[in-house]
Amino acid sequence: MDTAIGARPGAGRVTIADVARAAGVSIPTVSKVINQRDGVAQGTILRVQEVVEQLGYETSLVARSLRSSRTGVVGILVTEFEPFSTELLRGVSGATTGTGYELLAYAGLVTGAEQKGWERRSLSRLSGTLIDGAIVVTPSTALSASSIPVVAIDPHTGPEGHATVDSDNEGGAVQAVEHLVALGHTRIAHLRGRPDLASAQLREAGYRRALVAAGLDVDESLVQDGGYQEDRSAEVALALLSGPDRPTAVFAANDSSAVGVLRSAAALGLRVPEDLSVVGFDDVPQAATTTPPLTTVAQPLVELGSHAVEMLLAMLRGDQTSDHVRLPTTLRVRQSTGPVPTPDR
Amino acid sequence: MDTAIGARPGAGRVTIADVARAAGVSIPTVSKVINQRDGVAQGTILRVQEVVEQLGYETSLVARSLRSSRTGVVGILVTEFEPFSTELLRGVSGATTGTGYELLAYAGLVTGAEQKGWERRSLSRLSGTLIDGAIVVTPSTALSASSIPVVAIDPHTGPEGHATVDSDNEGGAVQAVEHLVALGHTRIAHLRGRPDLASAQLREAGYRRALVAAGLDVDESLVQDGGYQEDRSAEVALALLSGPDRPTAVFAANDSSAVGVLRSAAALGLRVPEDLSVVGFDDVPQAATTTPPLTTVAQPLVELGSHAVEMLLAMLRGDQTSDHVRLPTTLRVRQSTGPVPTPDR
DNA sequence: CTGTTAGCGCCTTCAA
DNA sequence: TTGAAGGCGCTAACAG
Repeated sequence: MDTAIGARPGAGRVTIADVARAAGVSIPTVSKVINQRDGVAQGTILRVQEVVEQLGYETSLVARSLRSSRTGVVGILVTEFEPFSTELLRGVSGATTGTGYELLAYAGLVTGAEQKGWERRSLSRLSGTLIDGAIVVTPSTALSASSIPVVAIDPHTGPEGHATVDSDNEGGAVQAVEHLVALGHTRIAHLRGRPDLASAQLREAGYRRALVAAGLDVDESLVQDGGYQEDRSAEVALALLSGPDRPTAVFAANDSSAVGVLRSAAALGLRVPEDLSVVGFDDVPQAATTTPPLTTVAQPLVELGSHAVEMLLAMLRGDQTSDHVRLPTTLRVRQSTGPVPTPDR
Repeated sequence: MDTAIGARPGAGRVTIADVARAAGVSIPTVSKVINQRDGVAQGTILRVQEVVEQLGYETSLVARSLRSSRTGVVGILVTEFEPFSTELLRGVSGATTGTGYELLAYAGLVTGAEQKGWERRSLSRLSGTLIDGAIVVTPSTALSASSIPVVAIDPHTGPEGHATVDSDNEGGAVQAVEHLVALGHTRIAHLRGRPDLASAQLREAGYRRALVAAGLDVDESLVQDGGYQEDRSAEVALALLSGPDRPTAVFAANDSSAVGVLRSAAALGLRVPEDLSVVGFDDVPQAATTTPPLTTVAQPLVELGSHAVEMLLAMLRGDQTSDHVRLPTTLRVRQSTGPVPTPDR
């Protein structure tokens, strides 16, 4: 089925050279046909196209990238694929469909100490070449001097040198705490998120603001670090809930942390919400599958992703675009929160 | 088009040549230091490393890929990022973490007619160069002669030329239908999935087998195509449920289809589960967030992804590995199914 | 209209 | 121990 000439069965990729040889033309001619540039005879075009079809040739993204600056691919960079980033991914995917761009999601998958600066590394690895623009999720540092347009979702704290998409973190936190206060809770703990992210700081600020507004003191011993991580939060919660004067409610900085709290509560024999109320943040789909289903502050994750794409595409077109978008949050009351328990004694 | 202004050379990527110049050595020397090959003086190594650090140099994935065959990146290819593929992605991500590989998820984002063969195209674009191995999700065709190791999740029907991971589709379908039969349903419709996928065929086979086993006839008018798609399924369901002798239960080939059915049922004023029972397949996290929460056949999606990675990594190591893994499915009963309604008349 | 020449950024001989 | 030369697959300028 292959023309006898270069196409050994089982050999690697078919390259543009294979096509050129089989079609009896030069390599640049094939390139022109493929990229639909004019200056090629109709007959040649047809012959080349036929060979391309027959050999199943497809241009190498890599080689093309190296040569020409535009690739028609946008990238989204994440540390790993977990519920938060995959929800964003859905939004990004939906908004990119039909734009002519393809989508490349890249996970550095680094752990521990190397984590810091992962996005700069990944961006360097891919930019200038593979992707035309990038969306970076929860960057651990500001990515000011990048060679390609960049939009950050849930950005780093500090000065922003680039476009940014986030949601009303502080307002969401206030809603969460007000909800708990309305249920009669006064000892409300907070598990902080990643300290380098603006979202975590704003959620803590909202927590404090709502407590003060309700005339409650902030007990600093009830404010602990969960790092947005389930395991870490579970550990911290274990200590927090084993103490003598334990909180009756926990506002976790995200859903993962809340799941950690739920786990520790279960381990300690505390019933949720009878003995302990728990509120999360994000409203990842998994929040509805916990036992009990989690009350949480919903971020419009899919919209966050699609807005980021729209901004990025505008930047790629060279259009003017706002460099900051903030979307609203809403409290989603499920079954992990209830009235403050009556004291045991 | 590039923006005319931002493209000044100084602002672009830092290349190996920049490092070499700054360190006062030649390019190959820098290359050796970076790739930790020996044959470089200790002093030179340190100097180069310092410059690398200082300039924030990171080797271009693209350029390296083009030259050397190994990249340390595995790819997962999907048509788009939706709940099914993102759950797999989570599994893939988790299993890849700590292996030293990075993860590249690629979505062709093609629609309509071009869809067919997307994976061959994407694979060609990336393989031989960018990625060392690939996981392909729901391929629309057999990918026999690929130049890199490939594992398919939820494969195409027909002869398999490569490793494959799937779950017990037929058994799951049987469980779903048995559940409905046990509730007293006799008019059970089925919305088929993508006809090119083995999973869809097996789910239909299971549906038919369970009906026959229960002594029920298969009413062919109740078997319709949903294509695994929500919108398509909603349309079909609308017709199906508007008819005179409508089914009292629907077994949808996946959760997306089931959501479509739920939508149409709501539009028709049918209560679920009082008037109509609905069962899905997959147990995507979103299945718990529907109204009412969806009874569905759970596939271990995360495990499917992690098994695929393990097989792929084994292949990359050159180890012997089984070329087929099948995982069990379990019925997850939520609130979209109930006893057969008493006739209206 | 077509082919030749030159790289893109990097890595790999091989010679100095 | 270091550097010069060549080439991965492709595309952009030019030359024929």
